[in-house]
Parts: sequence; structure tokens; C-alpha cells
Amino acid sequence: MKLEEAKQQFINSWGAFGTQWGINRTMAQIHALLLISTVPITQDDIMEQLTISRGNVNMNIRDLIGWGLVERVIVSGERKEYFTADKNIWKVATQIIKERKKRELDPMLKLLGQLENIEDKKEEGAAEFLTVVNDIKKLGGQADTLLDIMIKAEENKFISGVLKIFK
Amino acid sequence: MKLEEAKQQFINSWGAFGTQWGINRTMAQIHALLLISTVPITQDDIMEQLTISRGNVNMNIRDLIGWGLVERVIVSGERKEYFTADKNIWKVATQIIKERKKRELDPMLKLLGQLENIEDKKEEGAAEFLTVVNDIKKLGGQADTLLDIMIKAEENKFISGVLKIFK
DNA sequence: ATTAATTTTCATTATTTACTGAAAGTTCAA
DNA sequence: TTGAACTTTCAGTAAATAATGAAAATTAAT
Repeated sequence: MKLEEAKQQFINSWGAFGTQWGINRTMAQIHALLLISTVPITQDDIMEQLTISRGNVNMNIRDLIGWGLVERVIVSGERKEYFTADKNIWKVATQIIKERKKRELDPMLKLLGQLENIEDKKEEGAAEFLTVVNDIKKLGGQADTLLDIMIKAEENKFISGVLKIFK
Repeated sequence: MKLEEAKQQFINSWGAFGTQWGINRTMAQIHALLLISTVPITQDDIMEQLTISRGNVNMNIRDLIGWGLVERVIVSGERKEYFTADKNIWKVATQIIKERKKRELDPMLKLLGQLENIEDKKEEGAAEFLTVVNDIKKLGGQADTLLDIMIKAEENKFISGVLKIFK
């Protein structure tokens, strides 16, 4: 395989994988493109490389910045804005974890907490319902602590630490 | 909050969370409904509870069975098929991990392996590209082992084991 | 074997989600 | 302070995804 071909393949596949994870295809592709760009690039570069519209690039870049995965870069002597993505994959992963935790896990735990406050806990079927809700809450809480540990730990410390016990 | 209200809330929210994770809303709702049903229920029950069509129920139930989250149950003396979901949340979680690993992580690692086989590794920018690809592959590989450990371990063994080192 | 009950399929339709492009907004050099 | 370079917004449109419902297939009781 040629390098250019491999890069294209990487971008496309990254987009496809993104889709499966509930991330929009273009956003994932832009992130992929930035990951394998050795230098910061502009909105026009992205438009050209992925053959998508200016508006599309703009909105998705903003989202990526919102996720903390992409940064604006100022190139002196240049009017245009340039963008880069952090190439440290462990950092990318922890950043994604951090955001998803905030956007999804935390609200879910909050909801489950509310659902436990039903009026008549003696009612037919209430016990079973509460058990399920509480079990999910417990599991979610443990996932939460676990992910916090991952975010704080260094890559090697975390992975090798866990492997140490269980392998 | 009344029990019925809480159940409805649970089903709806579960559907919304599913959407964020790339799982279709209805499938998540059906799973939620089955999770909080104390007894096995039929396709007609699901149609009625969620006010959705027969075809929709049927296809999503089959998907859920394909994910190993739902089972057909035969009720003696009854012509209709009944369905249940495993209520053990840890098992539900490991089952989902197992499936997503198979459907998503494994193919991704395979792809990344292929991308490392580029022809001219001395080419301009090849080194940087290979570094990113290899880093992702390494992280993916570690996630893979980690998830395998989770699948094999008992809930308490796994969580408390990890907490023991890092807390 | 017939038929009534039930499940499955899938072409069509509806809904949701993403993208475009042009207009409005901003920034900054002259 | 004007206007060219550039960025942002968003109404309209396109594409992707999910749901319907009726017909076909299957199942099992008589």
C-alpha cells in the first residue's frame, strides 16, 4: 500500500468507526486528518482534502474544539486560522473519556438517583424495579471511579498496574 | 414520583442514552422494558407498551437476541413466544463489552495492522503516520486485554482489585 | 390437509441527522 | 473607515436511518 492510500484509508475508516460510536462521520474524519497532519492546517485544506463544504468544516471543527481534541494555532504573518490535534493518543483517549463521562455518565447517574425516589415502595413490582435501578447505579458509580483513576493515572502506570493483578 | 411514572421515565431515558451510544432508540427501550418486567412478555405487550409496530418490535427483538441480551422463553400451554432479559447488570455489561469488542475493536486493530504495511517507509511524513497508527494500535491492544480481563473476572474481583492499587 | 394463530420480511414512508452554500458577521490592514 | 480576507450562522436540502403495515412464511392445533 502507498502512503497516500493508507492515509486515505485511515481517514475513511476512522469516520466509519466514529459512526458506530455515535460520533458523526465528518467530525471523526476531520480528527483523523488532523492526527496524521505533520503541520497545522486551515479550514480550506480540510474542505479540499475531504471535499466537504465550508460550513460543515466550521461546525465540526468547533465541536472538536469543544471536545478538547483540536486547537486553534496562530501562524505569525498569516491571516487564516490553523488547526492541530494532540498526537498523544493516551491523552486523546482520556480526553474523550472525560467528556463522555461528563456528558453521559454523570447525567445518567443523576437520573437513576431520581428514579429511586418513588412514592410507594411497597407497591407490587416496586422492589424489582428498585433493584434494577440501584444495580445500574452501582455499576455506573464504579465505572465512574474507574475512569477517574484512568484519567489521573499515566498510561503505563494504569495498564501495567491492572495487568499485574489479573494476568 | 409514582412507580409507573418512574418506569416510563426509565424506558425513555434509556432510549435517549442508547442513541448517544450509537444504539437505536427503540432497541434500547425494548431492553429497558424487559429489564424492569418481572415476568416474560410477548411482542404484543411490547407493541402496546411502547406504541410501536409489530415489524419494529420483531426486528429489534432479533437484534437484542443477536447481542445476547434477550432470550426467547417458552411458556407451556401458550402458543405465543415470550421474551426476557437477564437482570444481572454485570452480566449485561460484560455481554455488551464482549459484542462491541468483536464488532468494533477487533476489526479496528486488524485495519491498523494493515495500514502499517506501507511500501516506502522512508517517504516524507511516513514516520509520523506510522507513529500515530502504531500508538493507536498499542492503546487498542491494551484496551482489548483489559476488557478481556473484565469479561473473565467477577464484578467484585475486578473493581475492588483495581481500586486496591490506585486508591 | 386445513386453517387459524403467530412470526417474519421488506418495499414504502416517515423521521432524524448531517451538509450545503450563500448571506451576515467579524477582523484587520491600509 | 473602507474593503478585502476570513469566519460563522442557519434556512433549505440531501442523505442516512428507523418505522410501518400488509403480505408471505411458518407453526401447530383440529
